[in-house]
Amino acid sequence: MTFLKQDWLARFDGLADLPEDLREELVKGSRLVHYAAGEQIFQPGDSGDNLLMLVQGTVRVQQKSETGREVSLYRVHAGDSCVMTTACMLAYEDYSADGVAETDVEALAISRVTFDSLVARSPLFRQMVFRAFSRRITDLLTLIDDIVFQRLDVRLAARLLELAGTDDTVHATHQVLANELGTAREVISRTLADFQRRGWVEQSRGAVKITGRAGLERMARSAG
Amino acid sequence: MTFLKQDWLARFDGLADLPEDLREELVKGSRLVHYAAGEQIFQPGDSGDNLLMLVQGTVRVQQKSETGREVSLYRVHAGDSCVMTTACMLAYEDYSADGVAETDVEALAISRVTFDSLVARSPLFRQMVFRAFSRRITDLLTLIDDIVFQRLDVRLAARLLELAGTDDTVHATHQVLANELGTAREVISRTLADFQRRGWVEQSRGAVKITGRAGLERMARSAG
DNA sequence: ATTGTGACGGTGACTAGATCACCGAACCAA
DNA sequence: TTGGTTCGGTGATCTAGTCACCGTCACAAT
Repeated sequence: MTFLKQDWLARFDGLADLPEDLREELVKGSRLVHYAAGEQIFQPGDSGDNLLMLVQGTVRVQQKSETGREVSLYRVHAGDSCVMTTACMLAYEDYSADGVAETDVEALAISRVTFDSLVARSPLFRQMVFRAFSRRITDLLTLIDDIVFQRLDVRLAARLLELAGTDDTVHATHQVLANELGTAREVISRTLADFQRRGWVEQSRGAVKITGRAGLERMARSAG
Repeated sequence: MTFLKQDWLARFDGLADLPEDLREELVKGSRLVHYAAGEQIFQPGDSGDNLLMLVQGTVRVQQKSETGREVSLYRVHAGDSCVMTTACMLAYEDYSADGVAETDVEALAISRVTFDSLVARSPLFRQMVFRAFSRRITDLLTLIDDIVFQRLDVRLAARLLELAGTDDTVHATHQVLANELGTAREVISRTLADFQRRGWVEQSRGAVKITGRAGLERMARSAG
């Protein structure tokens, strides 16, 4: 078991070179947690006294309004750490975002004491933590930039290209896409209808197939 | 000089109790910097190899688009530290925001080495740093929430109340208010005209006087 | 096979907000 | 006083979000 955890540690680029004693401390002071796809990982009001480091899967962090609308803030991928919970873990401020496992998730949950001790003792660990904070902040800045300054058709085009799997298809309902971008379902329906008219996508229930990647890419690039 | 810096340190609540040796290190590893009101403090592309801790004044951090529109992201006040620059200082990622001195500003600029050493050695300093990160992230989350889910009249009402001085007056042009909220000047003009019709404000060139605080407060509270 | 149910998507009408173009009034300096 | 500049107001038009409603599709129960 300990052996396995050690193994996973190597997946975090910043931490591969962690000295033996610290590595051991990390392994001892953390436990492996699992979440099923769709499971809520943290939510407004949680105290969050663990730092989560994702070993496997992806977590979607989103914000909800009272009126039922949502925006996707960013995703945490394997190898990233989920500093949103850390932020609160260290400053006791409430956050209003919540995190959902998008796929099955395995993560290393590091206790508060261990976290603090590692930050104090390891430059490598410090660097990883600050890097994680920085990435989140820049993600949020990019999001704000998009929301405020970017047209919706441009944002949707970009998101479709991002979300498309190897089969060139996005498996998501209009509602889900609306929640991705923080808009309303109707707006997505109309914009997709427009894309379809232009021959860029074909629609079926719960899926959007990209048939004109070039057009979408041009639209997505017309940023500014 | 050293004596003065020591003095200012006390203004940062987290750091008042810093042990003598660390306090000395901080003082030695930092220098006092001044900015005049309106001066640019950091901008996209800056390498940012200092952590700024504000002794006096306020800094407005904003985001600009290519099309000339702006949004105000948050303000850094005396006693706060400006982690946006730190984020980049530690992770070398580019940020797209820029900071402007809103008033005359005095700040303690802490060098990268000193910063790292203090984070390693002082739990108090660590706490302060993480608290600062956390505050910025929650600020950004609140902003996103506002932009996506909140009506503009509600946001404007709230902002007017925030910005009003002791004379119940906001000294700002419509353009400046538009940049605060990330919208267009015309929209502010029309909304203020509406507020005026309701008897909540009186307008003059470059200033908005609050004459019906109760009404504005009701509007600002109708959040959700 | 049929029917009921809920999720999904389409549509028209309307409101809010952003953009464009333009104008007049207020302010300031020459 | 004049001329330039900043500030604010307004109508027209476009984009986006909201509301109400309806048809269709998938799926399970009968």
